[in-house]
Amino acid sequence: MIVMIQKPRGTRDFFPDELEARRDSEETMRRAVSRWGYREVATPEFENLELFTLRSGEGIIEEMYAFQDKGGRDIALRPELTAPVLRMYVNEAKVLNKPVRWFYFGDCFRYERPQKGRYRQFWQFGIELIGADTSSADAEVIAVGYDLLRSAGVRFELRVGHLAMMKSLIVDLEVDIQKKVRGCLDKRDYGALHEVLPDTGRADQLTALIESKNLDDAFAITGAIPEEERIRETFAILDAHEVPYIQNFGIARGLDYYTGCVFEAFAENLGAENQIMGGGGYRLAHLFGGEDTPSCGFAIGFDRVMVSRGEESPRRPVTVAVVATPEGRIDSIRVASAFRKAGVRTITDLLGKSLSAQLSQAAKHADYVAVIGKREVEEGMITLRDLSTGEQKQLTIEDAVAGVVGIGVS
RNA sequence: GCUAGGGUAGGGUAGCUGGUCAUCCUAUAGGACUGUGGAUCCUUUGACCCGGGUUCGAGUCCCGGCCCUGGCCCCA
Repeated sequence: MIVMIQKPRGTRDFFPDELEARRDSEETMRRAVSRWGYREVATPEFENLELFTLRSGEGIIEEMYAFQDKGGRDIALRPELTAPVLRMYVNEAKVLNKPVRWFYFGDCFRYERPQKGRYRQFWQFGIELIGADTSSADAEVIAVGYDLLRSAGVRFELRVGHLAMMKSLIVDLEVDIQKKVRGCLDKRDYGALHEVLPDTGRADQLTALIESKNLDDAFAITGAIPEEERIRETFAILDAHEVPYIQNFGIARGLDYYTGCVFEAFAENLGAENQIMGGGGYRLAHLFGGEDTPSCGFAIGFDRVMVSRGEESPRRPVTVAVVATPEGRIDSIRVASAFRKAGVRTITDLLGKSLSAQLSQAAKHADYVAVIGKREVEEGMITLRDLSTGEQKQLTIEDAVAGVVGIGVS
């Protein structure tokens, strides 16, 4: 027996029902960011490997689809889209009027162990706001993220923080200790924190900072820091945007290039992989040969959005099945064309089935049936049956089309 | 990379204390009902993930692999 070829690990096929639901969500999200003036860009599916190692270090090669092409170039399927978009900006868009508001939607590839909400090919939807280094910019990006997730129908919790708060308490420590401390705080693992940080007083200070519920409490712990005004403004503008969020100065994000505000969103009904959005302010452009340009952005895990939304049967567009007896076959082509010209999804029998068999098929796929048989041909009419009510009428083609379109619109 | 559970027709399942043509639902294809039909009836198609081992005999037990679903790690 021949072994059937299977799809590669961590990839998925999408049937029409699921794909239509995904397209619905995509369009909803595109419309949401458009309302904020963000415009879509697209970059290659693969890039020079160096683009990603410059950003994230050599270690990530292990988690990428990296290979040499036939010309011996080191290539990687893109594992994320922030670096490609910033590369695009540096290559071709430095002279654009600032700020630049871009969004992207595309598939990415990571060689990781698949689990719920984590695949080897997955889709990210994100925005990058380039060239605006203000509290208004930070707040706008967060507000767009909130708007986007909410319009997509996700239930989630938004957490907002700023790296300067934690940094001010650990800046004098050795770099690798800092990294461990940030890891502990990100996970709120205070037990591990005390192991990493023998200085109990400082560990308690950090714990209090993470647990603080308002800015006054937080600044009471850190004391005056240069970023205080920026942080207070950002939170105030967020309030003005009416974005509900939870203050969390423990958010560390994985990477060092984040510079200021950081935020994450967690979906309520996902499993271990429940982070649905992550982002913050960063500086990347200079790594790719551009000027040091402050940017802020986020990425949303689109597949997790779909999981979080759960089962929603997408509404099928109104569908007409044209069925015909042999005498009506030729006329039925003209009838089908008339419906299609009016924008109605119309299907016809291709297999030469009997009338009753055609009607059985129609009942599975359509909302209306247009019958064209000997009688209809002779009278120049068609019989239109509404499958939801069982009612049917003898109509001219024009009236039948108008009836379906009219009902379809309402 | 670590770990738990699991893979039986296209989908969903029974069998799993080794032993008749592997169960049922659905789906598919064909037919009956020959212009109001989504029904019903008859028939058809179609599966034990792959490889090895134990055994007279393996869907069933053992080992390895592949894949799936969770949980760690990681998460750009």
